[in-house]
Amino acid sequence: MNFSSILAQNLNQQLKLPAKKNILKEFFHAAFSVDNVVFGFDEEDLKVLLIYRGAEPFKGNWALPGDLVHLDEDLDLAAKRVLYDLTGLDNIFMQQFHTFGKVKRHPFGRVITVAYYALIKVEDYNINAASWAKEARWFSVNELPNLPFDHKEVIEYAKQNFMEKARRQPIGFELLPQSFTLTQIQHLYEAILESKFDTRNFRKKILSMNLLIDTKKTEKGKANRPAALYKFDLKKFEKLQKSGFSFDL
Amino acid sequence: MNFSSILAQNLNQQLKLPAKKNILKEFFHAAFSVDNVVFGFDEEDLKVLLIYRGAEPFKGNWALPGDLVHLDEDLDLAAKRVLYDLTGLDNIFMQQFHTFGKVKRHPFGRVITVAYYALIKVEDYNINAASWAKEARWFSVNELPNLPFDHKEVIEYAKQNFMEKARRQPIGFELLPQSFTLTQIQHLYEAILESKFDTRNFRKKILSMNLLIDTKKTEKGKANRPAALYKFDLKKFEKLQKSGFSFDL
DNA sequence: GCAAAAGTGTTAGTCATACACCCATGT
DNA sequence: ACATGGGTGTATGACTAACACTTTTGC
Repeated sequence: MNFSSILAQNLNQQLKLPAKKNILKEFFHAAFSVDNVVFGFDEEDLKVLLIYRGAEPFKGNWALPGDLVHLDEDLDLAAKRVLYDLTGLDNIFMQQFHTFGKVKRHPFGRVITVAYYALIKVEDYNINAASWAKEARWFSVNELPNLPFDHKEVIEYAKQNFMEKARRQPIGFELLPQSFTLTQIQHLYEAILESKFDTRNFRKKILSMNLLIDTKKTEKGKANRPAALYKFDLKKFEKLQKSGFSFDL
Repeated sequence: MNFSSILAQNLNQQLKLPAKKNILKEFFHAAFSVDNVVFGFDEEDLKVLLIYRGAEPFKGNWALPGDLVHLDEDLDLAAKRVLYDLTGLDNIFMQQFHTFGKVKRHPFGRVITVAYYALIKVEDYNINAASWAKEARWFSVNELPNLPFDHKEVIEYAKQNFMEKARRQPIGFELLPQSFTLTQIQHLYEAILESKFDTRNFRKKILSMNLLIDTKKTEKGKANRPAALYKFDLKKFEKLQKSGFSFDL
């Protein structure tokens, strides 16, 4: 006996009204999916991870890594599971940000999709397309291919949401390698917030958070003065977060 | 022929894979609902509107006004429709804030719920419980009855979300009557943000937004100095919002 | 005239902004 | 030696936070 028939039985046991059949017929024929917007950064541009679809609908299109959610699967876990199935990315924290629910957004029937985003350090993970994803690749957020469903809107929404968070919390560090230069952070924030900052003021502000640890190491191999490498003090940040904490760029 | 069978037929036409039956069986047996957290304010306390359920499940309990969404109904419109059906509140702007999707949150089967909140001026609307809602009443957010489903969590989440927005945008004015005193705003913000403000500094800040219009009228009938009445300059606020705008309490 | 809430200014400290040059390295 | 990006300090104005008394009304 599968899960949906257990559910139906459950419903029959509980509902002693004549309405019971109607409720089953009228409402319990929808599905829902999760879609994941994974952001990365590569010194230049903010990137989004897309997969090449090897299954209907929209087979042969680049799209967000997303899929239908099983009936016996918690929503938040489904987001992680789907991302892992399609890209091999494991144990990524996914932040839910919006649910898209237009009637005709999915050609197979009524499917609403719950959208999540994540930030990853590109160098830390190997991406391996699997399951029905034929390929997975980073695309610059500003140079996206045509996307199926409402995925363009989803990415736009994710970007907006991420910008707002990043402006108030030093959240962008999750996109940088373990150790990084101040110039890298500045470029990252300039990419996220789509603006330019004064170098001196930016450095003062970033350092005044007291959340960066000087690794005492320097970058090598460049034809210029080597930059100091810092790392992010995650533990301190988590402590501060609990006690309420603010930060504005 | 009803909507779900049209969908199923549609699916059969498009999917020429042997997987088609599995997809229908495996996934298209969920439902989804909307739940609305309507905030109000009454000089003292932040309030939430609850209905008394006259239908299963959880018949005889106070709960958020929420219901299942029809298969042929846009999500955002469903939120408005459900609120109207249950409480008579018409044409209220509902802001989506989170989707709750634990497997066992609904006793009838797999139902995820998309939660919305709204802010209303209590004096401007008549609330009339209708449909399967037997009654509708304001409850102080800090004195809620026991709630079914995950509605306690939903309200907590809404409150948090609303607090964050209110801290950065003069959004709370939507809870006050058309004209109001500075003291009322202060009490409102103190209720929302659960803190106390210095009267002089608060007034300076609120007035420095230049979004209040002095009506040149005063409160009457109180045994103390009458307070000046202001109204909110919505048009100016909307203009400012477009050009990016910030405000912090 | 008294109770009750409305209303009002100043000061000190902190923070944001604007701005231009020298430094360390590789080639 | 030169090209390249890294790194630094100061002055000005704006904003924040702390604080106590007078005003106006109803009774």
